[in-house]
Amino acid sequence: MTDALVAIVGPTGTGKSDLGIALAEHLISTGRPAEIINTDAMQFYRGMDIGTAKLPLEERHGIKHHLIDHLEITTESTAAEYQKVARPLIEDLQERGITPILVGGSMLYIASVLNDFEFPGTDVELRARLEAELEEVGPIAMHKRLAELDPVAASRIIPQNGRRTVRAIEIVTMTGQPFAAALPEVPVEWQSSLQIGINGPREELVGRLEQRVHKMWKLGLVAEVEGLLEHGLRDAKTAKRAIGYAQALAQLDGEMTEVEAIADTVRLTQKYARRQMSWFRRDQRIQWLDYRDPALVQQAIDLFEQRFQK
RNA sequence: GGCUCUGUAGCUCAGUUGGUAGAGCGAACGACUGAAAAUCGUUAGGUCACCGGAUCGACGCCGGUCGGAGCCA
Repeated sequence: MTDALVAIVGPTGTGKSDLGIALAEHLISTGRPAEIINTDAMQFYRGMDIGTAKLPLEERHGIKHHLIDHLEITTESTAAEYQKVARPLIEDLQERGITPILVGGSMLYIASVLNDFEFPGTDVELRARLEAELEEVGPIAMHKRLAELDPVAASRIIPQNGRRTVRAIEIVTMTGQPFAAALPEVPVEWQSSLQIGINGPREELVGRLEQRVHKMWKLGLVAEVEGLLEHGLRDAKTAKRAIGYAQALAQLDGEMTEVEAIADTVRLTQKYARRQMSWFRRDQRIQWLDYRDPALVQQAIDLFEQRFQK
């Protein structure tokens, strides 16, 4: 039995996976079993390897990884489903004395597990209808609808954001209850945890990410995407939108040249890293480390020891 | 050498008949409760290549200078 729980977070391309392995290895070598739980929404998918920078088996050093390669690309992944699977898994590991290390950068997925998130359910038909309406009348009109149903929720959602407006209408019509539509000032914890964030200076990260995208193309991302076509990538709702995958697909279809596809992927990756930071910065519990620091691993270990000393 | 086009925000470009400038992307910041590698918001950037002229007033007209592109020789 252990109550330790670690999450390694931060923007893409900063070495979260490697740090996860290093920390797990250290814990194991000192007699404390540890396993990794993936929190990267795209690494759930079987067959999406190069573009998601999935750690190859041999680089996992025998550390057990959960919730990686467990979905077909045609399956839609959602934070709510993830929460349902991840929480029991975490509790099960802890009961067996194994420290779970969450590794990945999907903000909402991490929060949905670590924080007190309650997803009010969904209604597939209603949702489909609302989304179709959004297409037709646009976000502003939808927002007016929401304002009639739930003025408070509407006041917290910017009218231009059709996506959030639709979900709010769905919840309000389904439950008959008002929808908060805002995150609490201070997150309520589901379980106490140590969150280690890795980041570096933006100017440097931007170049690093560009290199990484070029490398993905060299490693054969386009061929990987081509192979995924027969597994139904085109019908995949979430998987086909993955950064790099959408662009490689466009390249295969002749809608983009390779140069354009790469440039677009670089841009989106850098933008994604920015969005991740704007989410993570808000969480005061995260202890930040610099990926350039040679003592990175030791610092992470120290943080763990301070927090979960026996 | 001649002809034509061209030089506006970090980048790509819009700017009707002259009244001191806009967009997209990028940048900085932010929101985020069942697609989150998603969906959106805010803000900051411009001696309109340079010099001179006509005009009450020029990015816009005239002349010249310096760059760029193309065509002809």
